[in-house]
Amino acid sequence: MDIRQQLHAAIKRLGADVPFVELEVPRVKEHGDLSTPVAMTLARTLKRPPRSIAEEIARELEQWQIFSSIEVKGPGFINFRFKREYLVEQLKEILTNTERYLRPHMGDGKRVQIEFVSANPTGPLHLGHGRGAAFGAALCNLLQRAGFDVEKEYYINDAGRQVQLLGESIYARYRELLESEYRFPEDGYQGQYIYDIAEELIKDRGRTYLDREFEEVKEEIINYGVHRMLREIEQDLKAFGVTFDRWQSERSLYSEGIVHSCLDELKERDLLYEKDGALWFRASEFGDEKDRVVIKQDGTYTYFASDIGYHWFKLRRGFDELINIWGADHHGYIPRIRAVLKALGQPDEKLNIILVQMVNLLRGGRPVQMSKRKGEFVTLREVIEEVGPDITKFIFLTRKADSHLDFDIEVARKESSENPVFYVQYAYARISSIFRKAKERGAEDLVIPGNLNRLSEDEEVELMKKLSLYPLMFEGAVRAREPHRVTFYLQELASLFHSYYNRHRVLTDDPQDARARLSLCSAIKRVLDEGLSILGVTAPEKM
RNA sequence: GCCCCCUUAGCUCAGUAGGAUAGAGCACAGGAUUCCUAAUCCUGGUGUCAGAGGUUCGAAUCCUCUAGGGGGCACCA
Repeated sequence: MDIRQQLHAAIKRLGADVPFVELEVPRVKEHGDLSTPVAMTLARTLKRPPRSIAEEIARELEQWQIFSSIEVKGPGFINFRFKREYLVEQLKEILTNTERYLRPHMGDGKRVQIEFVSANPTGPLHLGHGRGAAFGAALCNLLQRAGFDVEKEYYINDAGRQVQLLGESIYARYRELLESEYRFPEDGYQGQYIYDIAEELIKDRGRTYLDREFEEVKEEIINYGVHRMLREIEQDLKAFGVTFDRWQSERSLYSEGIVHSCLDELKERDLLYEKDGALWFRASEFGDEKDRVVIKQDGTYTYFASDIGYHWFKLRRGFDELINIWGADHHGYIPRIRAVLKALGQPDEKLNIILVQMVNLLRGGRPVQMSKRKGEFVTLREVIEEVGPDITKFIFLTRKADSHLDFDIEVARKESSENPVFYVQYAYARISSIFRKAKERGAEDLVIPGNLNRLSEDEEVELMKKLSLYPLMFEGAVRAREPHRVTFYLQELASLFHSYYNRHRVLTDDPQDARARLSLCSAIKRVLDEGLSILGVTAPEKM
């Protein structure tokens, strides 16, 4: 938003330096359309009373003709009110330069890698993964629109004990199905899906594994299970509308020598040492609470070793920023991963770890009991099938990532006003319907941007203001990496539209008015469409 | 035991980089449709921002302590 730039310039002319000009929409109408407390921030460094600074800034901006008033109020707020002509100009911009207007460039082509979901290929995705998926995908959409070069990656934990257990579990069920009774591994995966995989295995490979011990065939069975699980995970994500650019296998980090090269480099830099027959990383020198084992006494690698290698590999691929979206239960790993990047000489800001909180699944207000170990859990697929992807995503994105979320299936599936998705989608469908009607009446030419100056009803002015604030909201969401701001904005915009719709007719008898109003609707429609597409939610022409 | 996150209206949550008089939705009550979709709109009222200190021109927001809820501690993954 160039108001910020103008303020920046004005402040510079005062001889002050300011890193960021805060702009906010005042809660109270009397405080104008837009406001900045920047003079108060400057008061400290300039050692001058904030009100006099504010007045000076206000004077600087008066030459710029877009405000109907600039007032200095309270301890030193500068409050702006837009001229209607300016709002009309903005509206015209949305209609003629839609993309440039709605997608302000902030990224400068900076390369960002976003790693998310990354669920172990040992079971189906559950609802918590769905939240991570919805969030990650929305964040990607957001950053892409801001001009970042984004890569979406799924990290596959296909090495180590968990997939070993998957293999053992499948093998056990395989024998059980063919011979009855077979000892099941203690921490094995007990879900029904393991039986399903075992049955497929029987169908595909017959009884060939019966006369061989697990150790002999484990490679094959693990591979079979992992591939099978990954296929399912990918399908579930696709059904949810989430796709990835890359699937990075943990195992290939070893087979391609990435972990080795990385450890070599760390060794050269004296960041590793041997103790008690194990190899340690000096994490404690870089902010972690203690050093961490990389290679165990028995010569095998820890999970942390692959993680180091993975992040090292990401850096080598030349990204400017790495975003890791993790379940909140992983927060304990943050210091050690940060330690790795610090040890490799990377600035702190390069790695951005976003925690997505757990989802509490409810049904009719009562919690649904789940246990991954016992294999009792509600899968993402089940929820998508029962509730639908749009609703599910939208609900996930009505909260910021780092807050607990109650997801009530019963409430979510209701087609009622308890469900905010419909509210926004309905606004879109209503506008679409108006355009259909306009066409029916042979008034297609009405869609040509008409004399927008006719837009002078209170509701129209409010709508234009809201539309003109989209870029400000967008920039905030991008900067904070918070897609949920888009969700809230859309609800507010939809609300203004519904009010407008109920009070005024768009297709009035006066063709000039109708034309102007259709133009306004067209802009609203575009913004709704844009916002919904960031969230990954469809914009229906009809409901 | 140690560490991290959360606590805002009856419920679910926003609160934008410390800013002005604390905001939605739901629920509850009443009303609106000769006309573009009533999945809509309009009118009603709520707060010890968990509690106590502190930082400052100014705190829901930052710091310390306390309470409650969740999560995490490994040569597991």
